[in-house]
Amino acid sequence: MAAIKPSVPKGTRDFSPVEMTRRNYIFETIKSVFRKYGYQQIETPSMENLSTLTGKYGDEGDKLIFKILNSGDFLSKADSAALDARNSNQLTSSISEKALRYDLTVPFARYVVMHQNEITFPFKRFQVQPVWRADRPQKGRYREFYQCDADVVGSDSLLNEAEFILIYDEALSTLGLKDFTIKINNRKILSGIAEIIGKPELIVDMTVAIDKLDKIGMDGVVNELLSKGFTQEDVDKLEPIILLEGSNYEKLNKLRYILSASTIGLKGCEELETIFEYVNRCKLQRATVDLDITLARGLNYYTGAIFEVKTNETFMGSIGGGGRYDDLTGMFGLKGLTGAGISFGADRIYDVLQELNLFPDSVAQTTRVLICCFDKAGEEYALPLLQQLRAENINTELYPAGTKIKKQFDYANNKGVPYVIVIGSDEIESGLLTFKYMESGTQEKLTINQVLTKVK
RNA sequence: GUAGAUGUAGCUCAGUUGGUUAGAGCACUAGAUUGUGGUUCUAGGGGUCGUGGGUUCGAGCCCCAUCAUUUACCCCA
Repeated sequence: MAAIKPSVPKGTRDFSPVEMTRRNYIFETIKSVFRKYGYQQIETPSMENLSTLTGKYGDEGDKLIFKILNSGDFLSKADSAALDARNSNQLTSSISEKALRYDLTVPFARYVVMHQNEITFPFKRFQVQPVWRADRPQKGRYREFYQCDADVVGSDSLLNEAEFILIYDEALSTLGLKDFTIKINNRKILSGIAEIIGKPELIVDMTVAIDKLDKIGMDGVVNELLSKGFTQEDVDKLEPIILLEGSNYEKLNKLRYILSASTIGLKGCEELETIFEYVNRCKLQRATVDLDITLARGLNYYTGAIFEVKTNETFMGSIGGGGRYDDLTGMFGLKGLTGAGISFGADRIYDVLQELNLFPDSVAQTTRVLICCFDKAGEEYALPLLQQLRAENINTELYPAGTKIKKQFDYANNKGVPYVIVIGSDEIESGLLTFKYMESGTQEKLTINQVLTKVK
């Protein structure tokens, strides 16, 4: 068999020991903050029934779901009409009934409905697992990446939204970010704006367009709006709203004036004010909270607050987002249950910390003591010592005998092991171990008990 | 799906208007040093120049196709 060039599917990555150490540091930091705020961890399967996922992310989203081919003779059960017509979309449902999860929110909604009788509401859960998207990878975008989600269902209190801001602030500040912005908006305000303009049916096109303001500028937004069916008159009304400036409270007051004819718009303003009041009673560490009318986010299931987090220290897409969705479980037959949640994009946070050189050196977790010996006798003598060190919770390994001592030191060196014990015939005879400090190169003769006190 | 960029050693990359045997650093192996690494010195292994075709006396270099990677757009973490 010809050797194939080893590679991983595009948009996926291997994680080597150094990277894993750093990734775990990020995950542990975020998870411990989630726990601190009362969230409990769950996991769901990597694959869901395809029908659970389709239709939840819009047409574009559906295309990006990784489908899993049915096992066995899937073609014999395929829709022959679709097959003959080479119609992939129509064929899919007859040859694939499972798919990799696209996010953690929809599987969570499915979980809540299935386990509703065992859950005490409000239910606060967090989940840290990979998700898969079949889109073109590019900077900061992968086809397999981890999300760290915290959601609460069964509580319509805006305290939850306020706590999300605190969670973002605490987790990202702890990770060492010094300047980041939590953007907040409210779907009801967007609805109100669409209502004022008199084009409520075009709210999705409107939000998609104004969401791009910082990327394509006002001219680009105007062009897109005009091409989607808005008139110049609509644009004239919209432009001053989009360009609102001032503090969050100033923006809120102006919005209240603009939206005075829209009940839903005013409701959105009221919600935001309540959230700001909660947050103002708490002290934020490093976060800036910014009311941003242009923040829309693609997911159409949001009904209240919308969040997005961006670092200001480097150029990177958003490193987190979330919002409130009033009826996510309705699709699975459980009506009237409100939810809200946030997500951290761990892979992007990794890239940001890397770029800003914010990983602490101390996160290196490796072997502390390496025992080196020359032959079988040394190996046998070393085993009880090995057990003694490990009993003291010291990461210790014994290099298998039969390798040149030079190679064994190389190994310790490359792995960053700080201490080495050498055992040869002299050591076995005297009971005094050669204990070497790898960094300085110095060594001394010590008993095992002296070694234990040194490395503890 | 649309557009651009890039494919040369395990990795990062040089390679001049097209010219004879394609290089460097890192990594790896061995030796200097048979019980002492990280520094130093010496030697060595490693390449279908992504693939296929074309132009040419001659192609890593030019042309076409194809595949892969990557960046941006759509969309999104």
